[in-house]
Amino acid sequence: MQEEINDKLKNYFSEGMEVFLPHVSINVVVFAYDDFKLKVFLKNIPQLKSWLLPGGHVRRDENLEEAAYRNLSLFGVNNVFIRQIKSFGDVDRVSDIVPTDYKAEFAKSEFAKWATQRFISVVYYGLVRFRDVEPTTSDFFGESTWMDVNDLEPMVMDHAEIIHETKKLLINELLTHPVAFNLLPETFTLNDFRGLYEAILDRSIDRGTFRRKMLKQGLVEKVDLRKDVLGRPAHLYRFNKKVYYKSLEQEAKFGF
Amino acid sequence: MQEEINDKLKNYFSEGMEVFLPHVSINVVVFAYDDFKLKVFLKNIPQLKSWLLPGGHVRRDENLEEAAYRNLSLFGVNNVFIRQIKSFGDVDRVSDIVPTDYKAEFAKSEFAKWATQRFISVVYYGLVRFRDVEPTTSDFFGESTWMDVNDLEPMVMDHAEIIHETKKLLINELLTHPVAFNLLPETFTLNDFRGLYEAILDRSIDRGTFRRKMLKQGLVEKVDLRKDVLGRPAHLYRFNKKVYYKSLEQEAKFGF
DNA sequence: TCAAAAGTGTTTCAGCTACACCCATGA
DNA sequence: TCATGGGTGTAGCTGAAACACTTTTGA
Repeated sequence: MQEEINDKLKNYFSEGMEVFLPHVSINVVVFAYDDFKLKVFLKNIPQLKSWLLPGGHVRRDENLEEAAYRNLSLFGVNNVFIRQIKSFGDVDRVSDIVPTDYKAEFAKSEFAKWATQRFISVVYYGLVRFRDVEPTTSDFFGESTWMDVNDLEPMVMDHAEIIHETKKLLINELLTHPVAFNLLPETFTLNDFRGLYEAILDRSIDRGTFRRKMLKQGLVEKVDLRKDVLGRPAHLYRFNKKVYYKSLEQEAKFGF
Repeated sequence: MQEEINDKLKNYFSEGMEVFLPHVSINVVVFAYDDFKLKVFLKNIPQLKSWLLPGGHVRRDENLEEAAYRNLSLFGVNNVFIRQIKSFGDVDRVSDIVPTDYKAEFAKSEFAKWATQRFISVVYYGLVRFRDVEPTTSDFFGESTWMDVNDLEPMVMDHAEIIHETKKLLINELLTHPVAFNLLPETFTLNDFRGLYEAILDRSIDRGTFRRKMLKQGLVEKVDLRKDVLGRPAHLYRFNKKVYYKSLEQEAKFGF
């Protein structure tokens, strides 16, 4: 069992040294929205207690963005909207990445050296619909899970810092570009939408004000179906792609 | 002469393969403001007709930001405010970087291969005071110059695209954080300041509105000296560092 | 008919815009 | 005293915030 995992890792890395660029990796901070909370997608590797961001190496023949998509799909994350944030490359950021149990055997091997050398990680943020991702567990890739962004368990290396910085940048993104719709299902009520913003900004937003603002933008259009829950049923809306793409290009307003 | 340059390059690269990380480079898009125009600092390398961004490789023992500062100072750019933007790493972005005249001799050498392999460039923007930088010419590093950002000569590789994208990001920066003061001399009039914003945003801004907004922020404080030019002399102002650092941390406002 | 949640109307306030007017200086 | 630019006052518009009010449904 342990043998088998070791073999898999050995293959991965020995092949990796040919196929992948050294010193360069990608990571994606994948966000989703569920139960009025903002979640991050995390994984671990077997034998390693703390958590890490999904990501991996970059093939010599693929672009950075392609590497991000490819690695995410390994963890069952598809249909994801990604945007590059920045890169993290301090000299000493690779430290505890090799699981303790492996160290004894692997410490002297070529691929352990390769994997623990200095890496510049190009970081993306990702937005997915919560229901589109099913966290899984595998011998090789370990366990994956959603975690509340405000309540993270211990993270490997500088990943906690990366999440923290990325969240700050995401907030700015959401305030200037209406990328939020990548976090919502196909159709949604305006209250769902508002709840998302409240979760991200961590404050309440007036119902009427939010409603009027969104409708005025034309960003959202009525589908005219209704929900079957308690109280007066809400209209369902979906995003207007055209208005969305247009507003993606707009620059910020003047006013510090 | 040509021999000498070749030797220098040869040393640079042969040492470089030991000292520098492969596949990772940094570039900085350095902006300055002069004559009501936004300028970019560019260089060429001898024998190469088109222009490129200042930058270079990353030492194995230095952080990315340190590499940016070190490389800039090689070109006489000091006292510069920098911030990381993002990274550019498409597979085919390194293409025409080796000067044609060198190709014949160097094509088969180790360091030519090293230098023309795929590089992920971590890009920063930089802001300096125009008067603080004196473009120079040297045999090894070539010629450097300021160029109007709206009127660029042909650039090497993807550098034109990098400048273009960086400028867009810079505009957003300037609209949300008052980093502009890094482009102005120690003291300045409010009209200088306004001119800077007009140059960057490429539109006119009402004098009164701009004035009131800046003064209200408390970002700027009167030094009470005066200019000796035609017409009524203006007050000179300088930045209030405290208010500046505070506003750097603020997040954007709600309102798409 | 009542509770629950959706949706609307309206007042208030702050801030930006535009533009006119006044002020200080040197020639 | 006039040209040149610095500095101020203000009316009007826009849009956010707050909160009360109305509507629609299921039980």
